[in-house]
Amino acid sequence: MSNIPSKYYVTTPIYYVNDKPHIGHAYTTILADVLASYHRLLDVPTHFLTGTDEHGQKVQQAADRNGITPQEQCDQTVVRFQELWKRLEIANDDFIRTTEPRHKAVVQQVLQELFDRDEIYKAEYEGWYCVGCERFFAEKDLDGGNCPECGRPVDKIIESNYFFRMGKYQQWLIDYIESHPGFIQPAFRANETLGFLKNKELQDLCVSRPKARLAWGIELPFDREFVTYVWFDALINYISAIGYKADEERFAKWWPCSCHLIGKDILTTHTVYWPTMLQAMGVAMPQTIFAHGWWLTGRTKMSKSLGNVVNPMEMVDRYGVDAFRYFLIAEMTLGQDASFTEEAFVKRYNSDLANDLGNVASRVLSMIDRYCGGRIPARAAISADPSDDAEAVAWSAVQMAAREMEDSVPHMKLDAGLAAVLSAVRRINVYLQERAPWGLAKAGSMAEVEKILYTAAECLRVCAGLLYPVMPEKMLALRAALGMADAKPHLGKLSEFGVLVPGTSISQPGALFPRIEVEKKEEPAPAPTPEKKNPAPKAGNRQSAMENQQSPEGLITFDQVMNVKLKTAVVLVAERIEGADKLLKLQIDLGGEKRQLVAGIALHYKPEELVGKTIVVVANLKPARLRGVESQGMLLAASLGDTLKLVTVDGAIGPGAAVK
RNA sequence: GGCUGGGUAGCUCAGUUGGUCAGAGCGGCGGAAUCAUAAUCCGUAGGUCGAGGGUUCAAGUCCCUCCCCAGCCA
Repeated sequence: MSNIPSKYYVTTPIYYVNDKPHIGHAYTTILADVLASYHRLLDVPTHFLTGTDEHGQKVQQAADRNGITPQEQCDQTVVRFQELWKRLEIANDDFIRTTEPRHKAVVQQVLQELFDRDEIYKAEYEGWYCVGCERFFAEKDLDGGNCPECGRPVDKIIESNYFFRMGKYQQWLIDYIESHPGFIQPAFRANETLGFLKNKELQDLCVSRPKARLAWGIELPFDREFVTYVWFDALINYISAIGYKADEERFAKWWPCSCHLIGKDILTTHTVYWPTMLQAMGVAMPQTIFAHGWWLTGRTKMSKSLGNVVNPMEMVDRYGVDAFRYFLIAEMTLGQDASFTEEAFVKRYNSDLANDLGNVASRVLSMIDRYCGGRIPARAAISADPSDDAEAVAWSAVQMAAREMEDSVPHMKLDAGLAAVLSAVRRINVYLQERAPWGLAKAGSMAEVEKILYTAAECLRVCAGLLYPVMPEKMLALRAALGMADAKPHLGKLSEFGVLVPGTSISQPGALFPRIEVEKKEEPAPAPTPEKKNPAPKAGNRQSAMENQQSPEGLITFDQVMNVKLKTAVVLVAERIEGADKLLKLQIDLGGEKRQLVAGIALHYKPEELVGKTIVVVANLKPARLRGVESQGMLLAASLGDTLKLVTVDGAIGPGAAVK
């Protein structure tokens, strides 16, 4: 409870519209969302801003290529971000586009004021210009005559431009950073900034581009021949979006910003340009500029041995948004780089979400169902002293996790906070094991059973609340299963025991996080030759390995049967696949999870016959591509000669039911 | 080359101001249990805390040197 702020304003960088959204964008935005959500959980007034940067050369070039106006180009591409944020359950309060009038007007006012006060001046400038990077470089910075950033050739340009007197703030900025630890985080990033501020002279910043060279930008109010340099334009979004120069009351409510989240690649613009700009404007500094690390994917040394070159965004489709968010937040120590591999993802998913959290939820709910008639049992009394009994121990463990989670937020240690919550989840499992309500039920001690299950349910309720900012959808589902009618958790309620109302009906949501079955490890590879591009086990190898395990009679073990996960699914959509006369493409509901199957049944079933049918599918089959269409599983059908009939179930049962 | 941060159990890493700090999770192994998603629980794994030197009654924890890695800068 130590340092709850009176308000919280968090931003992501505005993303360049022409970029294709990738894990870096997703991570920053999810992180901001989680931080915002935790503050809302604490009842702190919260404002979460993201948006897009829409001016600049590349937009113009793309528009020219497509034969449309730059604005049309932006309008078309901005949706890629907006839709992704929707998909990732991002609850931003505002989305600013730099082409919006509310932004442009503010940029122009700022420019005019700075110009009037001689903070901006006109000068002739000679330099080497890189079209790709839209940047000037001094002669000495060139890399063999080419752009030091991208290596492409540069052009020598002499032109007039407008400059912001950034250089005169050099000493001020050094002093400010040194006297405000925490202004730039992590601390070593502050050192990096200080490093070059102290070692070289800070130049003035060119804030204009002649229209002759680049027309797509915000026109300088005092010279119509120029547009504004994109960074100068872009940074101002942080204040234009909250009413600077337009709605001073609103601006005062949110500024100064609590936290500008950025990637480490844009440290300089945010720790040098932006603070000096604000200082020149006479606007207060943001509290924190936090630079996080990068997600390393693809050809890193970690992944080559397992061939885990996956597109992280595919994990969203395959395993769900909440699990994806959880992984990103739990796996990255803020500030450091982190590595994304499917192996790590699956490991963490299975151990934390499936085995610990999902399983304990399943245990508690099913026991309440079985032993308490599906209703929250009588409210147990609980001792405040952990040394008293197992109930108090479990509850205090959960409360400790709540405090650690809360404490991790201002310190930007969400990974540690999540670890604390998961530790509490494991503690619930221990508690159940210790008290063994199933044994007490057999002995007829129903009062004890109720006390245990009520306590466990309360503990679970708190954990669900603590994890809600990271996994909003699944945790809401868990709360609903516990019979909690109110949608969103509040921290005040989380520290209170006895919130669940006895007698409330609970529900069985099914597996919250279905376990991801991983293929059994192969025996040491027969040929330790250098890894091929795709070292995934060949189907043939796997089959022979299977056969080796079989008994001479061709019998298989129970374990081998259990390796195949069969589930019911409902067909949502069925359609033919172009150029394939036997294949149908099906969209199925696997119980809270949508998947696409390709099935060779087109000769036997018309697409429209299939919609709505409940079928049985192998849920843990490695995805494959048939005719270029991905198939995430396989349906079962019986066939004899020319006859083929789908396997279905005898009566109504929902999708996602285990078949065994 | 300079600066900064790191090198701790098979893997990923925690370890405040020097004194139960030699730990957690995952994996491996053994056992228990059966409410649960073959999930859970208990026990166990003998790591010179990068190398060498130093300060101290006491050092992953401070100082020096060296090796290796990463980032920033030149």
